[in-house]
Amino acid sequence: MSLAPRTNYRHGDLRQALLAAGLDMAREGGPDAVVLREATRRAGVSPNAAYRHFADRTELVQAVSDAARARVAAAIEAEWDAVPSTLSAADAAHAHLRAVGRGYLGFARDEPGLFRAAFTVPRGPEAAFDPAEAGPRDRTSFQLLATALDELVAVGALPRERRSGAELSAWSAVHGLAMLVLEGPLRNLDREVARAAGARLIDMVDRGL
Amino acid sequence: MSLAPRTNYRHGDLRQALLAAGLDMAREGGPDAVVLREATRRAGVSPNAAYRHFADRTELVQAVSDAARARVAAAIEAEWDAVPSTLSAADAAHAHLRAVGRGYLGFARDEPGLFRAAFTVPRGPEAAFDPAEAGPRDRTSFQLLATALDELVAVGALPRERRSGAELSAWSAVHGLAMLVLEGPLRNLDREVARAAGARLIDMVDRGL
DNA sequence: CCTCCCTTGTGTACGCTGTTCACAATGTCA
DNA sequence: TGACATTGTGAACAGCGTACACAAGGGAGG
Repeated sequence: MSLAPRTNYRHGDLRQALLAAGLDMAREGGPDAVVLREATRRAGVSPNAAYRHFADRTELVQAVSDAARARVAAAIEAEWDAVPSTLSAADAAHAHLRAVGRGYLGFARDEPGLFRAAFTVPRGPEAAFDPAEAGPRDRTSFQLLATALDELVAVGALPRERRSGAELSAWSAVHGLAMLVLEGPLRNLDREVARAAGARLIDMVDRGL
Repeated sequence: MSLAPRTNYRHGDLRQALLAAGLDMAREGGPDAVVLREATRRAGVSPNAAYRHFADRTELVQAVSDAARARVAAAIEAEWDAVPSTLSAADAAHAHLRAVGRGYLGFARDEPGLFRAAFTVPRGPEAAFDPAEAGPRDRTSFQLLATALDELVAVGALPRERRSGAELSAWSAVHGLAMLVLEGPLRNLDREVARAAGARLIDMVDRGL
């Protein structure tokens, strides 16, 4: 007689299950909290099974990071879409820039773990256009920011000679605030204070770009 | 007869030795690379000896973080001191603000591992005034930034009503650039490009604050 | 249908980590 | 001198990432 016939040999979509478990762990604890063995445990599978779908722990973490960036893009798109379409082109351009900033900071506030997984995990710069991290309408958060800046140039609100490198400056500002409040020295800054700081910061960017 | 009489029972200053080893490890690999057992190994001591001086691994890492922030403050002071004393008060104020930014970004560029140890390790906000992280003249990098901003207000370059929260905006900007280039999506950005981006960013801050 | 082979799972094992516990050597103070 | 706190050692444990050999199941060619 065969004792204990195996039940679960084919899982169905283990890769997806591991990624989902990884996202859950990252949500509460950031990328360092993604532990491979725990992911397999949650998927009801032996530790080594993971190695059929990810070469490494780091590869799993990178997949989590990609998925997290896709969610950031989605959050930004949501803010973008909330901009009323009745605005003049000039007002719309400013509003879009601010929407990108708000979406970015809002995600950092609401999903700190995923935010850190999204932006503090080693991924090459080529990933800025990788569809794996794009939002619902296939646009990367970086692309959304670039679009807003192009609009600003088009309406004459941003001198063309300052356009180059503007992504980097704008992105740095909001990213810096997010990091300081999330895992930096300003950790646990009061939620409302952080919100006000975000608004003030976006003012600075809009004025100084 | 006593076999193998013990040689090293009193180390002298083990705490300092562990901290130095921790700083070395953080220098190449950031805070995650600080491993307690390795530190004891480098100090020529058994693993558990560390627990006589640090309750935890995290306590060791925090000590490393404090020391790293002290070095950041020193780097900023060096830039500050390089500002020529012949400038007008107004020019000096701007120059000091830019010196703080340059010192911060320069440290991030030259000592990426220590920079991450300095600013991505859980420490309460009260540490912003802790003498353990101050520079040679007992000033925290945060205090140096605040001084520069006060000068800007004094010479009328920064409207008084925008003074509050200005630290946070300015700090966010440079911190964000540093993080994006260090461990963020812009990792390994060309050194010269990063330098130019830093200059452009400081322009934005100076203009938009 | 049978056979071969590739894919995807399991089991065992290794070295590394942080950490706990009991114990030993040393320095200090009565 | 003797008691005591300090600072080191040694053995042990659980948890981690990972390598290796092996087994179950599915698909393709005969």
